Amino acid sequence: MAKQVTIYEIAKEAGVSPSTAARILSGRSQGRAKTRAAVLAAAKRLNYQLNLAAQNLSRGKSMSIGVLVPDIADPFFVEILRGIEKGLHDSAYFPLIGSMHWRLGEARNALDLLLGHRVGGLIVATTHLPSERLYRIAQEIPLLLIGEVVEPIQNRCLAIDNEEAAYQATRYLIDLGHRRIAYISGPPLHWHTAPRLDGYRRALEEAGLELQPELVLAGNYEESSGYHAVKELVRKGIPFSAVFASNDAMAYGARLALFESGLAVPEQVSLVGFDDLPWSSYLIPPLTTVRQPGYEMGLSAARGVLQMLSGQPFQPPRFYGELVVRNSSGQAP
Amino acid sequence: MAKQVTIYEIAKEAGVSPSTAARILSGRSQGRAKTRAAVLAAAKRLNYQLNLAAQNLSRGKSMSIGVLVPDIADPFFVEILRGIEKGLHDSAYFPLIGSMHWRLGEARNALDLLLGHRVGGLIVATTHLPSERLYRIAQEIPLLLIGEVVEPIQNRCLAIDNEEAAYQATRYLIDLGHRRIAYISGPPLHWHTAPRLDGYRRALEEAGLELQPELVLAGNYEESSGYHAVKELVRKGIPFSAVFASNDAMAYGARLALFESGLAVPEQVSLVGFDDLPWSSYLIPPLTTVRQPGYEMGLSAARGVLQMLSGQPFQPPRFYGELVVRNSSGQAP
DNA sequence: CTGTTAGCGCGTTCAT
DNA sequence: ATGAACGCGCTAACAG
Repeated sequence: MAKQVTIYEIAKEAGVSPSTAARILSGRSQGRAKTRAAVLAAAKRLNYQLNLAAQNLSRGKSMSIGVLVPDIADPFFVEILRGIEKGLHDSAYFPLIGSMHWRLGEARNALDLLLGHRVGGLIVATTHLPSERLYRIAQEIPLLLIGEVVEPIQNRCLAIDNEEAAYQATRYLIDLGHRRIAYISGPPLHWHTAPRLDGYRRALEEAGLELQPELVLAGNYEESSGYHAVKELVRKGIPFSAVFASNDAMAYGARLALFESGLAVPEQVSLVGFDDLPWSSYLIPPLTTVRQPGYEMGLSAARGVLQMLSGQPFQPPRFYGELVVRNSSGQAP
Repeated sequence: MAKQVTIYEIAKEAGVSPSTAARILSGRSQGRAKTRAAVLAAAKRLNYQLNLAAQNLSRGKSMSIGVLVPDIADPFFVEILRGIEKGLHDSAYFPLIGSMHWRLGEARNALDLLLGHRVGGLIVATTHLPSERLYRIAQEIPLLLIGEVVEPIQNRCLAIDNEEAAYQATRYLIDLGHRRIAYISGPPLHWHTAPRLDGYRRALEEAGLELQPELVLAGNYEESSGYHAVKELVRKGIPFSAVFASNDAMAYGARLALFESGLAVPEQVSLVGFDDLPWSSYLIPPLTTVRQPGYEMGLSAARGVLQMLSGQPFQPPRFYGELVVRNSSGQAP
């Protein structure tokens, strides 16, 4: 790496003092037309490149908002990221994305990395972190949580009620006449696996239906698990007229399994997912699913952090899971 | 933001000198067991948090690799990011992701941001940047390009031959007996729109078929454009027995349009995509497509940058688009 | 509007 | 193994 070009060199080159050069380059001051031109010219000539480390150190902060996601490849988080990106777009802040996948040697995890960068604010998307740690951070900088509701900072959380959303979806199927509704659950570790299953259970109980253990299938939120779950069901000859997958990815897998088993959707089996990924409306047939407003939550979180940064209070709006009825579901046969 | 806890405070707290504290905290020296314990304890007690800006400034570099993508929401780039993340996983470096969507006020774009952070290396994924700028950067730090081949730095590019891949896919359809193959192209601005169309054309010409302008549909790489393209085709009554969409997203849209038009896949119409997104194998029926090794390219790029960083030379391997035949394609009716 | 002087927090010589 | 002093490049007080 070639030696750095600092404001000192460009100051000398332009015949001004370092601070003048610095002020003009950082846009902190216009300067006299002549001075300004000289500085800018010198910067261009010497190919000057701002050193953000120095700027951040000097300022005691950085113009970035940390974003923590468990998995950068998960479509749902991609939606959130899109929203955040949009929300930050016109601000001076930019997102610093941390993924839980980064190990970085020992214990220095992604969170420490973001904090080490002295991010101006933090948006944490559904990732089991010690709640008191989050609480402590929230005292220091604007912190917003997406997806999960954590006790000590409830008023800093943007989330939908997963139990309620799953309840609505199940209720919808029941109202359609379905009595044997298979449920593909998420991995035990995911925090919303339980609430969604609870919602399913509540809807059944409310309708006077008994929860059939044989209809509750273990999934892991990946396509293949939805596929195998349905395959198993069919292989064992367990009857069912509907499948409620607790996320869209598994619904895709389930759809394929149904197809391969010669089961028509929705004529023979109704299929409902959860998330409403961008591709779900292009499934064959288009998937009925619970829409999670990931984009909106990301957008709101970004704006919220910005707002808090400007000293104003921010009260997260309520978000709701919305059942989007498309063509993969219909009357029970 | 509360006042920062610096190594000075923890040094005082531990009864040692600042430099000793710094050395132990950065793992640069073990220290005597007692000293070490005292420092670590003090750090924990005071809730010490490393200031990366200071560290980076002092070191004159940062332990990060800049990654530049045009769109963080595009599934193909997500694959690349996954590969990069994996490749960097066991190193001391972490990815600093820049998206072209960030404006950050004026001209300071994402590239300047990354450079301003003094990234150790740079991975640029398909984004039209002035080639001489890239060339200049490549002289300073390890730089690798994914997706595109740029003249002055050909030996720093990881890409597949789009023309050849599109040729193979078209050729495959022709060999299946298809004569009227609709082609859904990408947006004119995307750099691989032209080569893919060229490949389609070459395959036709080689087979003695004439390119029918009415079969070449304008798309924009989004699902909806594939949908509308096929809808139009059907509406106008233009005959075709196969659809080659120049990316998978448009193939999804095309699939839905075919479904709605009552055209069976692959019995009446064969469908082929390009990219092999994760969901493509779960399309109904599973999509025949050209697999682009995004993950592998990302992985290779990350390792390559790391290798260059360690002073070793790196010669990018060759990558190939691979036709993955699944069930959406078959003999011409 | 401009120049001067001090740091920001950490790494890195040198000593000891 | 430890301590003291200086410097990284920039911003932020002051002066003028």
